[in-house]
Amino acid sequence: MEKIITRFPPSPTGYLHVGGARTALFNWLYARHMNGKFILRIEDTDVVRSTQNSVDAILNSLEWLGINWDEGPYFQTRRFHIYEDYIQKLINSGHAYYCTCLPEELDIMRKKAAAAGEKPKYDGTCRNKGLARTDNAVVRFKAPLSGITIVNDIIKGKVVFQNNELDDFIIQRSNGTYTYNFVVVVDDISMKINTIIRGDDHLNNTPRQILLYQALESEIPSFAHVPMVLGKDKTRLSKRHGAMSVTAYKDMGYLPDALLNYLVRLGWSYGDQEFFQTDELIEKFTLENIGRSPGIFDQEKLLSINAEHIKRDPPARIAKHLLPFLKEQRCTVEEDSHLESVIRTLNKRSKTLKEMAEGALFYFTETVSYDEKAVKKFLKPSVLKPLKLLLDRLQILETFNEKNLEKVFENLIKDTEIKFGKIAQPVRVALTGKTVSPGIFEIIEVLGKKKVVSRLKKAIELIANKT
RNA sequence: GGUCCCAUCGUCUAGCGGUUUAGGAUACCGGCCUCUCACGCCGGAGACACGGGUUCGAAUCCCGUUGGGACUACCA
Repeated sequence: MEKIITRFPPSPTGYLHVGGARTALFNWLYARHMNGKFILRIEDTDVVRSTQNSVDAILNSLEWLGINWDEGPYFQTRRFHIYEDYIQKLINSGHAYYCTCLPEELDIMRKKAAAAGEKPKYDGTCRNKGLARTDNAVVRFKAPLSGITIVNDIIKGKVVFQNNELDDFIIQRSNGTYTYNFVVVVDDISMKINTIIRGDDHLNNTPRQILLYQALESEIPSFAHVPMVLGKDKTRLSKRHGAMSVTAYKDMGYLPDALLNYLVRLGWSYGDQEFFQTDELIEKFTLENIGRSPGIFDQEKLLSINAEHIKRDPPARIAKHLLPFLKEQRCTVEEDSHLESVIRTLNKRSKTLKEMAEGALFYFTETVSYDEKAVKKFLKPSVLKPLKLLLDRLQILETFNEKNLEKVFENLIKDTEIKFGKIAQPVRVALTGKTVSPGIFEIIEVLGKKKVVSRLKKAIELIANKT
């Protein structure tokens, strides 16, 4: 069987957004699943809107997501010599011609057609003039006037277009650059792309591209037009819908695997399964299971799948992604700070890494910052005695593990006749400064004897000074 | 306007003519668990857009209506 070759061709006119990321993901997964090749190509023929910043942002986002490419990135602006060859081929074979109609004339032409209730197509003024190349001429593709063009789409099925709906579209601009429909075909031909997976907003472009393939006597690739991702208002995704760039989710504390997991399930399914690790996706991803209707981007569901990944992924992997967020909180994490143990106490109560970093803060700070209300409510004189007793007993305890700690508290409760609930909260406030934290035994164990003892002492002092 | 695509709980979806009182996930509501917050567990409410066919039988096939989306550039 022929080796599958897919590609992702972003235009560098902004950051990589989640919709684009999904398209990249589908192409990447399919190539990996089929043991094929995945190519990255930057479509920067719109020199006005393309920027280097965007290129960098897109590359960084893909890397962060773990979507790696086998070839590229190719840049279309560096391939103009190839396009020129193909233009000449089309002109020589009579499939393209020079046109000297001005933009203003075209504008009037279109408005007139619209007013008359007709299609705003190019009227073919220069189609048969046999014009030679001149400075401000554009090159147009000579499209057939009748007949049909069929797109055999893997997802949509057979889609039939009447050729008379199409017009002689421009393939080379008057400034010498080339237009999308042309370069995309030339690139896909020359890069031997045989499977094109893209948003179904391109379905209407496909007959034009197929016509180009035919004029160039090239084999037509397989097309799979995936339904688009829409915003909450069911319109095309844009900034209006809030955070849409991949980096935004990175910064909010999402795991790349979680974003991938969410994105793939938006339009693709594998029975009732919701949770996937990325290597599992590669194994299970096929084009047949892509749905036909558009999906709405749902932040709530993404958040919950992120929480699921934080819960289930190995702490070591979480640690790698958590570190930047801890630094952001300005806390110094030493090599021996048992980060993985810290994570184990927080992974069930964090939906994002940012949340986790905030929750982990107390483990690392030198001095506990007390929440005023918490102190007022729980560090009262009445707990002074049990707190002191606890301190004494912890100081002589050899190993801090859950079993030993449980015993210490059991005895403490027996001896002081105080309820567990009555002592747990004061201890929590003493150790973390807050009323909310992981379980008491967990934090004592992970904090370690030294920190626990000093924090208990400090709390005891605080209460003593108040009275 | 024209062309094309799409239509199952609020959202993501399973379903590919009978096994369905339409399943799961998420969000929401109630309960249990409990040292706080979470997690977890149990339960509840919630959908086949509408109308015609085809068929012994339709969420599933066909047609129409309605609704939504995309495209219609010397953007990609």
